[in-house]
Amino acid sequence: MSIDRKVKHKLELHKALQQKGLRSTKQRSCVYQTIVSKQDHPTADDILLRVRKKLPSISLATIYNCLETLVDCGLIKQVNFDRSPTRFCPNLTPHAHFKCNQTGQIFDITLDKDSVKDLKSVLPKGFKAQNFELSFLGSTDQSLN
Amino acid sequence: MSIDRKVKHKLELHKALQQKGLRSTKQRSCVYQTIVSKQDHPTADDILLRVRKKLPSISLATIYNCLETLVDCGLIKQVNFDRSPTRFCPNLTPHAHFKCNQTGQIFDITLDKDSVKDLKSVLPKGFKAQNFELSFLGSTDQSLN
DNA sequence: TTAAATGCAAACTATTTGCACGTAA
DNA sequence: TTACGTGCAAATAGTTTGCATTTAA
Repeated sequence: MSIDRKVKHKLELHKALQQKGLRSTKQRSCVYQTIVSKQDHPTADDILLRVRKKLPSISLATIYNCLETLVDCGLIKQVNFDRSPTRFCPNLTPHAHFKCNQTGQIFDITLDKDSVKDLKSVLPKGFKAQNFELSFLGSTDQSLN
Repeated sequence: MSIDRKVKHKLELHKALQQKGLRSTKQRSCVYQTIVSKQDHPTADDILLRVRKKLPSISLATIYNCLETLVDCGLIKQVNFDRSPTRFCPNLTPHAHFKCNQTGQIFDITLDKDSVKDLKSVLPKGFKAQNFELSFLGSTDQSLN
């Protein structure tokens, strides 16, 4: 990732934390950088391994704390497939997820405004959705992997 | 529930088990009856409590075993919201779920064929979905509760 | 300076597993 | 009769919590 994207993320994080009255720590910063720098969908354990390359003594509890903070700040989102470990996602635009049952890989599926409207239109009168999650399980062409 | 619906479910279960070479047991039967007789979305613990009224000595492990069997037989489905306890659902038609963040209640949202087609149409070329899950979190009108 | 964050270990929750006993076929 | 299913207890996986220590502001 380019230096200026890194700086941009650092500023974004700092601003978001400040707005909530929370402190900037190297742990929070590193966890956030780790997630935005690779647009896959790592678990807490994945993130622990990656962050330890820079901060060897960070603990799993801190990873969980940082992740919770980042979610609360609206900087990342959680993704769940059944009860498998929670995954984390820096993509804040409306999107669905597709899990390939051959490789386990998770893909973001971009949703345009019309698709989102279509989705919400399945709700009968009386239901007001604040949030939705759409996920697919299936197989993908070789070329995508 | 009417007697003949009960008998119908009993036969359905027996047939499904037989097709897989599995045995009919009172535990499996009671777990299945419990789920189909009340169209809410109970957790394994909920089911344990309900089933124990008829079979006081059934164990939680057996509840889990029975549930797994019923899912494998395609008689019920699992529903997950984030990492909260898995819920079980006898509705086999294509539908979405809506969780009310005030009451915790879960509603089935029926999907017609066009909606399902719309849903799958968000997938780019190269993705073949075998399964999808659509869930909403939000609030509902008083009248629905 | 001091309240908030970290790191460690222990606790917790949902679920799974191993094994002796019971039971459907 | 016998392989499959059950019930119990112990194990496991992911996550959370309590608390002494460290650190950002």
